[in-house]
Amino acid sequence: MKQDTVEIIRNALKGLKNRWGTEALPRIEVEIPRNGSMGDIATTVAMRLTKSLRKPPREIAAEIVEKIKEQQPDMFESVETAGPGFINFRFSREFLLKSLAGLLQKGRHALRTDTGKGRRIQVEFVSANPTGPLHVGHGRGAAVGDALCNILKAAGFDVQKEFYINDAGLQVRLLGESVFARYRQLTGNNVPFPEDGYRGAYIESIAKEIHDRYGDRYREETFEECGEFFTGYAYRMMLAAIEKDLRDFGVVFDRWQSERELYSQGKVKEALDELRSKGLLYEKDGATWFRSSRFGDDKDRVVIKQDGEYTYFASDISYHRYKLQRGFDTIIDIWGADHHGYVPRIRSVLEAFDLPPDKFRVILIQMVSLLRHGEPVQMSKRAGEFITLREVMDEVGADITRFIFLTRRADSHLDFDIDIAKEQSAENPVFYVQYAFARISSLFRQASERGLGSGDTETGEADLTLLSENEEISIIKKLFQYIMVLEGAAHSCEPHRITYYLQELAGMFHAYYYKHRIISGDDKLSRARLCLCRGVHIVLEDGLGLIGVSAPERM
RNA sequence: GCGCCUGUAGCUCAGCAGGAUAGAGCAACUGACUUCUAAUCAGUGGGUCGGGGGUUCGAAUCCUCCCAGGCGCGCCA
Repeated sequence: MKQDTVEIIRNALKGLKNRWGTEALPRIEVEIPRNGSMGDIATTVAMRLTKSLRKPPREIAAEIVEKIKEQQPDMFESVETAGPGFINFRFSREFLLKSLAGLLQKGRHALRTDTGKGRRIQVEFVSANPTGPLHVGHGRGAAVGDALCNILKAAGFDVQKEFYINDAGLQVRLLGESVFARYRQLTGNNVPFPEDGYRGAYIESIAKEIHDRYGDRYREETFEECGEFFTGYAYRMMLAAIEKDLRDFGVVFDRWQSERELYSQGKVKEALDELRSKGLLYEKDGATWFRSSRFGDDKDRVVIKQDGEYTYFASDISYHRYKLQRGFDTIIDIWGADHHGYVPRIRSVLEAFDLPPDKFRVILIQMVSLLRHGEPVQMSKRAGEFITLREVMDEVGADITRFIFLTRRADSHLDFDIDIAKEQSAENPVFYVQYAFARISSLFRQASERGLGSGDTETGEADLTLLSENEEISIIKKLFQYIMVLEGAAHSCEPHRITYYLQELAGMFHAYYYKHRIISGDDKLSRARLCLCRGVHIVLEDGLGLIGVSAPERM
């Protein structure tokens, strides 16, 4: 619908090119007017041309309108200039009804777009340290990342979802040490608990599991002797727990990349060698530095420390180089907002490896504050006291949690009130949308009992021209805005736009349902209206699918 | 000190890639259930878009300065 409109405008502009004597045509942008009475879709192209043509925008708009009318597009009922130089289009009823019929025939396939053109995108998200359970912040990252990937796929991109496992550093060793210390307590042969060790209860349960299985076998050994066992055991358990939490949250990754593997496969050394050959590494004060300042970073960064150890940044360099080697056109990293200082650094790396700057995007996820009865829940990571994603999921449910995570832009703070989330009330927008879907499902059940079909064109054989109420036409228009919203969400990497759209569509449906009877004594009209309901049903289901929320048949 | 993010209705937030008269939900108030699911609907009030300057045909949106809040500024991970 958008594409068709743009095409018609482009044709008109081409037709006017000679008269205007211009070479390049401007980008044709269409938008949905704020006020529906202005039109269904509008373009500002005339105003954009005013500078190069040195003519008043209204005059240009009038010329374009005239040219468009020469094409006699049956899509539109009217095309007119308005305001400072807008061109407003109003879709014809025939076109809208034909589009609805198309949607019913093709189903969700009609809702795909190909702005991605199969380009390959890699999205890395969550990437939590495997040293403890996922917390709510990770959950938000997971919800945003997963929804974004669904959206990008629906927009025609070839997407890979990846989780990067920081399994090489000190943190994982510290996890092993913490478990070891707890284990020793169980054997009655205490060792000091590591400073900065992990103190959560999950550490104790891992220690207990080891003790249950192996008894006092490691009672007398030092951590140097059996640390590998403890670290490996604890790490595998944590990773398995993380994977399970994510799966239960509805998030499944295509690939898990281990940091340690980057080392063992020599990729870190390779990456640094390449930088060195490009003259981007140098030695100073006994350390090796990367010239990130050459690419806009504040200062150069150390990659190999004085003691000969690699920094965390070194493996990150190799990781991002490896992403590029795997042939992705675009790299998207989703991080907690507290890591924003890292952006220029990684950007430098990708530029050093010749990725154009616009092919790398970072989405920063702002903090989630958990509330209960409006009061903040105290959390202390050091003491291991924090609410996990698992707890929230178990208490309020995955659907609600995911939806709420997507009711805000990723980069704005989110207050998550557990009590309000649990309440099945009007305060809870999830139900509002799901209820619209369930309501329609219920209509279909009743319709089929009465032999009316359920709005499928095959069984319905409905006469769509019976759809003549204002609300009906408005809903049809809204259905076809879905694709524009999808494209916008993909372009801007903002999944929350889908969430807002769904609330609007659900709202329009609820109002329509209340005002007009769907299944009435008039079978023909009932069939037509069921078709409209089917359209809404399809779009709601698709949109909920994108944000990873279920579409229940009953509530 | 430097950098990034945020500041829009009483509250929580949208506002799409500069566009037309700045929106929604909640709260408040007034109404609607013998009805296809009231987890719903109709209506009312509510704004100096943090502030100043600039760019332009046009700014909540872009630039700049200031104010307020948050987060970062390691040879930690």
